[in-house]
Amino acid sequence: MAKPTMEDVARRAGVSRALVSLVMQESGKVSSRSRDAVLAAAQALGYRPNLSARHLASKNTRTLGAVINDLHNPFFAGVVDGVKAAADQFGYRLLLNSAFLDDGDEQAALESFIDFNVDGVVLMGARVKASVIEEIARSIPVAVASRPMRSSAVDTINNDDRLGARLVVDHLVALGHRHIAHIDGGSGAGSTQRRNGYAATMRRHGLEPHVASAVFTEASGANAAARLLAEDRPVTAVFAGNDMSALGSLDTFAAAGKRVPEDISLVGYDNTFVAALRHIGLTTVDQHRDEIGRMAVEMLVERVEGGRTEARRVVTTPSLIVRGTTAPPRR
Amino acid sequence: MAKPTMEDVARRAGVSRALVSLVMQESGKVSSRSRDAVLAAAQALGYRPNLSARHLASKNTRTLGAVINDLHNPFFAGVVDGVKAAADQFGYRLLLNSAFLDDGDEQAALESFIDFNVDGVVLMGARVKASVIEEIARSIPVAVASRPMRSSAVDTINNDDRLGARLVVDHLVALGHRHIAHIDGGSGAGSTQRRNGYAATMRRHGLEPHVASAVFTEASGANAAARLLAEDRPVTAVFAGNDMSALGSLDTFAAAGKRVPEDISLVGYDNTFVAALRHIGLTTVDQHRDEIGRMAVEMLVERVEGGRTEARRVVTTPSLIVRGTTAPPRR
DNA sequence: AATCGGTGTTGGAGCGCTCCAATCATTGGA
DNA sequence: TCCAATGATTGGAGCGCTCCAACACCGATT
Repeated sequence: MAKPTMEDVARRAGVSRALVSLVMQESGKVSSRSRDAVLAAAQALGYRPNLSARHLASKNTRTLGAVINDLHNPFFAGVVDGVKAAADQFGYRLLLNSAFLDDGDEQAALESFIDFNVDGVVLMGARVKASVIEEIARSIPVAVASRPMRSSAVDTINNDDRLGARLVVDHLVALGHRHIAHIDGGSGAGSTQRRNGYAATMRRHGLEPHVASAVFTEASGANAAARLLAEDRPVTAVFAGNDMSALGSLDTFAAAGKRVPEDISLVGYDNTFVAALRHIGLTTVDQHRDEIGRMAVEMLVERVEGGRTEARRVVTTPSLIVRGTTAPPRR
Repeated sequence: MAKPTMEDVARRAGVSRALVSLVMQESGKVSSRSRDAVLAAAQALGYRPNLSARHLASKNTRTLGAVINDLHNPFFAGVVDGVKAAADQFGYRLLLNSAFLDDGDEQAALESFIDFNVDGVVLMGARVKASVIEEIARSIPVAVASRPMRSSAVDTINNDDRLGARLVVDHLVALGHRHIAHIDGGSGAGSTQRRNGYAATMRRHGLEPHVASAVFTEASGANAAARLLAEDRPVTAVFAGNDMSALGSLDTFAAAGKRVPEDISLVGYDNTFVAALRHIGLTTVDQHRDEIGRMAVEMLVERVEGGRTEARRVVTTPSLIVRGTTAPPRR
């Protein structure tokens, strides 16, 4: 039994194919008599419109693509929740994809969405080069979440990462720390802003920045923490660029016999569910992930339906969540 | 600047549209001269084939859909890694989707994939009703991972959850526990098997099963643990149906002043990265998530390309990972 | 009775591609 | 030298849908 087409439905309902099309689009200008007949026929045949055909024939697809930078980072799941909710609300279908091993995946995912003719894409924490994103944005609306960009072609929605970093450093300094190291996120989303915010605030306090590089994963965080411990330079507190690398650091410290926060204070970023676990109790920075996802979609819809063309740049305010991994340094 | 079509490329390269099509499909029967000309023209115009058109015209799409049951559960990220790797290897494009608030989302995601004409879908930990899956399987190959099914129309790849549960109970009994409660996963994937395996093993040891229900999330696990504590019935060990609910329980126990494992032992299931954190050190059951994802895709490809029609049922063997949350009961 | 707007409905063109049968070009063997 | 065989290329039909201009029908208006 081959899949029924619109033609089959039309024949069974005794109407034209064009009418069936109107019914499927929920057009108002169809008599309720024929609409019922069409729906009954469709139901009886198990008819479902073929999206490829629909997308080919019409200009827009009412579909949005979303690219997740790292499926393993629980932070993004929260952003996706917001994206999904907003997409539902505006009546858009949602397609997801993720970057996996390398950055090429991210670009491939992006291009794949274009080839599918989606109406817009939201990028979450993209690592891919800005030029690639701008190129894509030339042919389709793009909203970039959690990755600051200075492009006039792309909408962005970001947490104020500089401020977040400042809150962290101020908190640690207030506790009495002077030897505060930072584990950054390499080319990861927001990494630069957090690192800059960290460095600027350190200098404002008359302290020397001390950075170990990583890539926002647990493993790289563990690694960077080990390097910090191996150095001569004293460290009484570590500000990890995100929760995942903070968790990696936590493991390294424990393995090295360093107690947190007695021997060393630790702060993360993102306030993922793991940070909130009582056994972890990680001091961290909260961003409104749900809100970020939601706004990204709103901006896309503004472009698609409202025809906006100038870029919007939204910044949300982070807040410090103090838990048990920070304390005054031992004297 | 409208998007260039195949026609445009053909004209510029001085060949027919059909030839361009052949080049795009990487057909062998094209002279290298014309292939170069076509590729150069495509490059110059920035041509990208329109997938909607391609999918409409051809029978298969070389695209697989994957539905993730819970984006917040890190277990699935691991399964997706395997799915992605296998899809790449076999030359299939991958589209993701997730269930969000309710089960309706899951079904919607599934139907959406069908409407996109994907060649097959893999379901990861689906909660949706079996009848829905079977209905879908009538029109398209479906592989169900981490959710046992007795259907002859669907391929399944599962961890032996009964065995996993047995390993857990045997371990706890060997430690000396007799009051072992189970927090189940409701209608979640594998929940029934784990619960049954738990109950059967308990009885084999002459012990009475003791089940509190939850739904495989942190919050519901916390809740179930609280109910267990509130009951009169003694509990010296808890086997949570997955790591997420184990983490929730861990929090509840800590909040109630119960030390783990001194006052109460705790075991999870899935061996997510959180369980492995030194500060958590959760005893849990490992499944080969990567392998599960990979096999699911392999089974799909067997159907799509090999024309297999009878169902395959693969079972992987779980192993117990003993960490710090289990110890002999206090006497 | 003739005309006018609606409202519903319809055929047909066309979206960008694939696939098939037919055609053209080239080569090797008798 | 001619013919068959092989290889490269092409036009055309058609995938299932949307969208538009045209049309049929009806009660309301003059």
